[in-house]
Amino acid sequence: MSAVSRFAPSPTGFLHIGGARTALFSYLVAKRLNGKFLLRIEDTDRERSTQEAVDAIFEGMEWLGLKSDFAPVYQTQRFDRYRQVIEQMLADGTAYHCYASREELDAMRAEQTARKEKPRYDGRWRPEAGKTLPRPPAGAPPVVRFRNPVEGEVVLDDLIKGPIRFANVELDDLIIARADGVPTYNFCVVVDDWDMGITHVIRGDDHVNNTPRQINILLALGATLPKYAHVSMILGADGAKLSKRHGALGVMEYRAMGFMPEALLNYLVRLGWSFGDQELFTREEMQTMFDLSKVSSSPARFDMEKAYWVNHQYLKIADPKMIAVEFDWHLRRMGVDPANGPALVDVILSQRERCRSLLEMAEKSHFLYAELSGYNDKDAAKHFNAEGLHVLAGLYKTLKALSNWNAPALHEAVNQFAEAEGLSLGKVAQPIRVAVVGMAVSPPIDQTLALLGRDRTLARLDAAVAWARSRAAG
RNA sequence: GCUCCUAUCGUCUAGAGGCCUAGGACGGGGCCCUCUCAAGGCCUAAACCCGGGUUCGAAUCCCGGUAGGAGCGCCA
Repeated sequence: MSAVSRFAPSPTGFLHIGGARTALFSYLVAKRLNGKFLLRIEDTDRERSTQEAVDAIFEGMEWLGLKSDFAPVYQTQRFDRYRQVIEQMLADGTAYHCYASREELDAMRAEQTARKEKPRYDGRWRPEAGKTLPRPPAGAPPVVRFRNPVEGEVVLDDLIKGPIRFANVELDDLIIARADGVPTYNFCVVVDDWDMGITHVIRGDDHVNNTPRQINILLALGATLPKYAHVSMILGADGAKLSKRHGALGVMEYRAMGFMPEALLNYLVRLGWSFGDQELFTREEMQTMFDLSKVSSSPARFDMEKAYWVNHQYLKIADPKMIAVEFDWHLRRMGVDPANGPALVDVILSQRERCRSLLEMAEKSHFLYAELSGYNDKDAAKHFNAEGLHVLAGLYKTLKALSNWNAPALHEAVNQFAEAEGLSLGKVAQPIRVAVVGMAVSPPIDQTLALLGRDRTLARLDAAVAWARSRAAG
């Protein structure tokens, strides 16, 4: 039997970081076993599910490169199948009708809670040999409950957490179909996993308590049990649970912050998992090395600093052409036309080691694609002094006469100028930087000027001198 | 309240009874390099939740605390 894993989000919001990690783990397990990965949309809650959320999940998954091997499955399209299984269970006696009203159940739970007991269904409509059931009330459609075993225990041999035992007496008869006939979550999951031949159920560990119920239903159905792995959740930097109100970000927001998808994946795979001292993994390495049994069962905090570090490592080593795709996206996003300046790949080569994110890279490269909006006050004050202006004016002439406009030639020209003037390279490079970049930070001056091009460089040198003089005069 | 899960540097982790004087990485501190910012190199501070056992020996096994977390719906 070949492995099939799935990622089964409910479309009530964007793909958040914890979901992305769960999806990644699930994906890696399938790939490692040469199996298939499936995306299933759990949209039985029609109140909360939205098409926007479905789209957002697809968008996130696509950006991360976690492709489903099958067409996505929607639970709302499988109601006929669920009904069929429920009918069968009713016929088999593994499920039964329950006519208890909501009010009745609420009262029951209130009493149990008052007695400091765990609230659970007391089995009042559960058929039992020799037991007389109440007469069904007229006009009140029943729900369907699963007839959970009352004895013995369920042992869940979790791939991450190890064996976990649940006594059946702790479990009650859960509702598998509502009064209106719509099946419930725990039941749909079971039927889906069964029908789709899921061999590995990898999900958040908020589902461990659902698992024994699901196992019992699977057993009642005569299905083969999948293996389970419950992944701990991701906490915020402060150790608190991530929520909409508290720092939970969608995967696409990490794109906006300037992450490479591969880098985010790499950071995520290392959160709770390790392989010796290795920090960086290619997608292929993740697929061959990832091992659920080595995943930590305790929750981990999301550390933005380390995530940026991983991202930086990718920016430094990845194929510039790959980076260019994201870089282009960021430049356009800040209203810059990437065609109005040097080739993206050349800029990436010059900027990659000094940028932790693509957003930072785009910001630091803005000057190459658009006119300067002004000078940094401090930098201008410091470098546009008499000596600086002398340098700018002198360099203007030197560079204007330069026949080859490329980094080596510029390097040579600037060095010679500095030497001739008896100035350190810093005294020469900094005023130029402020003049052409607008601030005192940029790649090496020769590269900066080469990227900027002759016309823009000369124009900015000229403009800086004029600006500084008019300022001094005014 | 009940059931279940978790607990090593600030953070992610290594650690499967002696290899632990607890290792690596991020972040921090310092030095070197240097035209800026970076990058890089070297050095450095920093942890086994507490208490009992078991054992010649425990971060590792057991028990009990404590502290976090999850679940207990005609939500998913």
